[in-house]
Amino acid sequence: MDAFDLPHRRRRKGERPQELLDAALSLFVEKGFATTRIEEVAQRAGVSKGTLYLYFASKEDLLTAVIAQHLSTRIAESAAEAAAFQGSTAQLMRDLLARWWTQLYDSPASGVFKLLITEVRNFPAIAEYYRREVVDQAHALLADGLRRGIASGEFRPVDVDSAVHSLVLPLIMLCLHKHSLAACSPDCDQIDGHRFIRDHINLLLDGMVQPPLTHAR
Amino acid sequence: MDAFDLPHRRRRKGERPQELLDAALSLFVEKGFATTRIEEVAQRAGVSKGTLYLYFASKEDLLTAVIAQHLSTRIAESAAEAAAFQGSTAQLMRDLLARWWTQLYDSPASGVFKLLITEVRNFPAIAEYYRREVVDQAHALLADGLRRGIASGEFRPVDVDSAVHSLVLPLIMLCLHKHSLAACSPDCDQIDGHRFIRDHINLLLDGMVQPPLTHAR
Amino acid sequence: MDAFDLPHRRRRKGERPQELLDAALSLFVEKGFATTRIEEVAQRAGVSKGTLYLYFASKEDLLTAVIAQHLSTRIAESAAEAAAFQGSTAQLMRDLLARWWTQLYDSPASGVFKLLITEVRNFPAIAEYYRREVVDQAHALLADGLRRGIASGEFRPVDVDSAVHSLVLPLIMLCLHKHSLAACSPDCDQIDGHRFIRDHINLLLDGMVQPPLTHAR
Amino acid sequence: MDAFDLPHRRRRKGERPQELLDAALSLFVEKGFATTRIEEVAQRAGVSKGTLYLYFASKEDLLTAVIAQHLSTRIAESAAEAAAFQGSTAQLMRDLLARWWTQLYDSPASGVFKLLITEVRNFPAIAEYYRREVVDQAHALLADGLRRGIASGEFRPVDVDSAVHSLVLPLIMLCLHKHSLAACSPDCDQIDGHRFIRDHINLLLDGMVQPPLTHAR
DNA sequence: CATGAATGAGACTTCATTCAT
DNA sequence: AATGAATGAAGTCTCATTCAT
Repeated sequence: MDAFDLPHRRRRKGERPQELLDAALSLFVEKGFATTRIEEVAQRAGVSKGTLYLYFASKEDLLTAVIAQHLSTRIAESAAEAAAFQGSTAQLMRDLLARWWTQLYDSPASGVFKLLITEVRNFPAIAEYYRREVVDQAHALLADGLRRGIASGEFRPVDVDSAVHSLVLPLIMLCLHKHSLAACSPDCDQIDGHRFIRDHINLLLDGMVQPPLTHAR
Repeated sequence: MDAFDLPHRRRRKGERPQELLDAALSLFVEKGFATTRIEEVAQRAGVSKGTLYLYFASKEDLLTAVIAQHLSTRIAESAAEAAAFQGSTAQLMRDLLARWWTQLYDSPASGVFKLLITEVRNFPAIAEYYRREVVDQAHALLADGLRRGIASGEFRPVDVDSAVHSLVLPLIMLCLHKHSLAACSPDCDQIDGHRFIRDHINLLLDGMVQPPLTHAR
Repeated sequence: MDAFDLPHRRRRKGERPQELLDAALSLFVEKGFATTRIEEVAQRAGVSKGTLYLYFASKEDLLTAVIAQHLSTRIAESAAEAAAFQGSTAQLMRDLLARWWTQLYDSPASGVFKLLITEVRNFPAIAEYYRREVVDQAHALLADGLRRGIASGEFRPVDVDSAVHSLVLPLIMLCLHKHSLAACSPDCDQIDGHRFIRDHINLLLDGMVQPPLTHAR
Repeated sequence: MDAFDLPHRRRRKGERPQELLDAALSLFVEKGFATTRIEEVAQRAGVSKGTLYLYFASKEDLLTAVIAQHLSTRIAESAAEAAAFQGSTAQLMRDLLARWWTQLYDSPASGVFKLLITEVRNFPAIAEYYRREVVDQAHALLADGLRRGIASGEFRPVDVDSAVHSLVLPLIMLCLHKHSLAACSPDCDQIDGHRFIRDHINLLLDGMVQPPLTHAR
């Protein structure tokens, strides 16, 4: 019907918000929240300035929506993974972490970390939500895994909280890197994301497994 | 020599410029570059708006100077450490890394990472300088250490580049955390910086040392 | 005949236009013309924004129609009263004025004066119509009455034009008050409209009738 | 010194606010508050848009300041008049009212009534101030005068509150007229302000003095 | 007839920068 | 050297108006 995209005035109430959120995420991550003009967001979403205000009450509201969307999504996924996590062993953690972070790293959602780091102090409401719904939950999930591994003798005894951070912070940092330094000179990016995710998880977990019994002899 | 080909960094010998740089760093880290008003910087430094322009040609120039100052400083220190690094062993790496990052974490300079992450895409000149003078040098330094450890049999063979990232990225992330989420609700900060620096370095290095001969017995 | 050469006032026969005019009058009087949004008018009339444009070509057209309607109405009534006015005496003026202004004061039409005062300079077309069709006619009507009273010796000789203003301006001002200051804190309104209308007319006319006792000797 | 007004960047912190207030009053009265652009006010005051914001925090703040200034002024004058009012008789009221309203009518301050009528519902804070500081005080002043006149037998007994309104409302209305209908077609203005002020006051007061001849007998 | 999504001109406000003092 | 009044470009948000459905 509209094989030719002649109509300037399309009606697509349903899809608009998502298009705007996507445009906003990419621009906010790219240029920063304050530096991005509302009109740029609208333009990238293929609508006019005014249309954006049909769906979001203000620029700040748009930011909040962008973050909330991805945080909620991740939370949902996290919950799903949590279920699957039940049978956990070192190998299981390896697989799940690698898969989860690889997906995240490849998706635009990876930019949310940059947004969070950058804007959290200007919008404290976001901070609390993020901490409660994401940080704490994810931390608990991983800490449980490690504790189980230690209890079963698979892992050597380490400080669980610190180990969780050692495990996760570099992966977050990888996402930040992708949208900051790596984005500046894509030709000479020094980190291969996929490889690092795998190597890092292996390095950490291998480093924690007990010197295998074979050596004990 | 001159920080990323920017003219006149520190134009005057008095203390004014340094006070302005300090004020700028803290405010830029706190509120973001775009959101910080020139007048706020001047105010926090105890001078008037006009005075700032006596020392810095523009807001962007001020940002560049702030970053350049701390990067140069760190580089200088890094070089010094490099010299001492000569006799390196796992224990030496442990000590040097812990001391270096603890100092950095405790100083306002820790905020520069946030600035870098946030602004690097808007000011590509900074990116190149940072990569060349800081990232590459530091990476080389640590990679050399690891390689030496592996060569001597002290460390098991790992992917050196990835391991360097596993070692350093969480420490950078810790600095970012200090100036973002942790700064929002200081009362309930879940990461003890000093402890994590120690634990992390130990976890990583312990995880890389060869199954010690002690077990072989 | 056509209200100040504006096209299409009341374009449809249905009740929609009247509902829109009523909504517009109350909102324009309440919030001012510029501050009232077309959508509010539509909403109060129970239709959508687009529908309003089916009946009125523009916001300005709506304003003009609102004013024209009430001016025309009043004019028609004025004409009717004029006829009845024939047998005029002081008592007749008293009765007619009191009845006429009481009715007006009680109706939403009282707000038109506020609209007129407020908007007349922005829409000069209205000014001319108002002066010609309302001000001049009403003035002539009352001036005639007074002149007749003076001629018959019932009133003492006064400046007729000024007296007409002394008679009418406070009543207009009463209407303005109702829709401005009185509308702000309804609980402590210091003017009782009905009583003032009566008192004022009596004060004025009593003050103009010849000191009867002197004649009474 | 600046016989030639060459300097574009003049420094006149002292005079700016008053120039802006004057420009604002005339424009607000002329076009209405909502319809007046901040830039127009600045322009008429001979400065740029930004300068206005050096002295007034917002457009609304400017409006409030405009009204407050004239209300305060009037209050001060009212107080002064009040003192002189002490020896009051009908003749004294005549003189004082005529002088006071003539001055007001001739000055730009006469426009404040239009502003008040128009904007009071949008800015309720103004309403209370106006009622308390102006309406009530002025009413009390005049009511006292009338009561004294009635008590001394000079005036016939009338409803004092209504009489005050009969006395004052037309004078306010005259000011409104000056800035609404009369401003539209200055060539054919049907009210001579000065004459009406005099005639009106005389008509009212003459109408209230006791039929002198009855006493004369 | 009626709707309401879409538009974009226009208004308020901020703030980096200049410059007379 | 230092100040801070002044500027005006630029950004956010509003709302009258249009038009496809």
